[in-house]
Amino acid sequence: MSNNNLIKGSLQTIILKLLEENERMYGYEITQRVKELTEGEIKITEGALYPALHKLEAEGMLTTEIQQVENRVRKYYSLTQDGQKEVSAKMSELQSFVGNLQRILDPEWKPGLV
Amino acid sequence: MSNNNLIKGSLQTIILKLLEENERMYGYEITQRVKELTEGEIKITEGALYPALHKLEAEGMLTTEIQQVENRVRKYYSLTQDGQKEVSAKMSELQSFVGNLQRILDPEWKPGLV
DNA sequence: ATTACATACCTAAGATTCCGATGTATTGTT
DNA sequence: AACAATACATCGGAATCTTAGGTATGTAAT
Repeated sequence: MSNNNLIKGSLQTIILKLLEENERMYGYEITQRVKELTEGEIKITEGALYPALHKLEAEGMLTTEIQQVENRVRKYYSLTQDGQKEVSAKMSELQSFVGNLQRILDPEWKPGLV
Repeated sequence: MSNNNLIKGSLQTIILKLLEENERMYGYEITQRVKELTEGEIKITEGALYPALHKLEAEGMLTTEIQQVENRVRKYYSLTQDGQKEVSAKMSELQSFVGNLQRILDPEWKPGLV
């Protein structure tokens, strides 16, 4: 669902961060939230999302609980303790990377500006 | 040379932008410049750089000229006209992506802040 | 009635992109 | 003599995403 090939590597961080803020979310909800927040500019494809969720679960970052909602099955994901630690790690990794990117691409750039 | 798996997708932009600022650079020089600018935090691996350069050349974004410097062969790359257009395109793509990322990851964020 | 869209899950093949290892060759340092 | 730095390159493998498909329910439009 995304025209952008830049998400690579940051999808996990996005998932973890959204779950930090929302306690529990299901897959489809995540795709919609991202679409909302970016006004349709970033669309998480299902082919990327579900494997990523399964991987994070296998790594012990997430737990799931399945719930029936109006004849529809929903699989809710939430952070484990390890997952909560991982959010901070992944976030500072990403912020530092974005900072470095600015230093490369924008010689005028100083921390404090976009 | 990189501990970061987040470069994915932005390496081309980095190459193009550096060449916009420097007119002509050779491969090794690019790795060193990036290392300098990020204080060693981002290291472009040769296994990533050279294929990327060759691809950009094949796509007509870059031209090369080989030069002998103190018994060492250097392959200088510079932007073609298409390459110059591509820099702007790739840059605004990346900036917009970073903006969207901030909107997802930092609900407090407003354009104008990191 | 059928099509289409939204909700909700999933997988599999293929492409892309990067990393790590390895190779060649020269020069300078220890 | 061995190692680090400069400078190019390729190849196998890993990781990650896209495209396309599949299943299933409910609702709105034609």
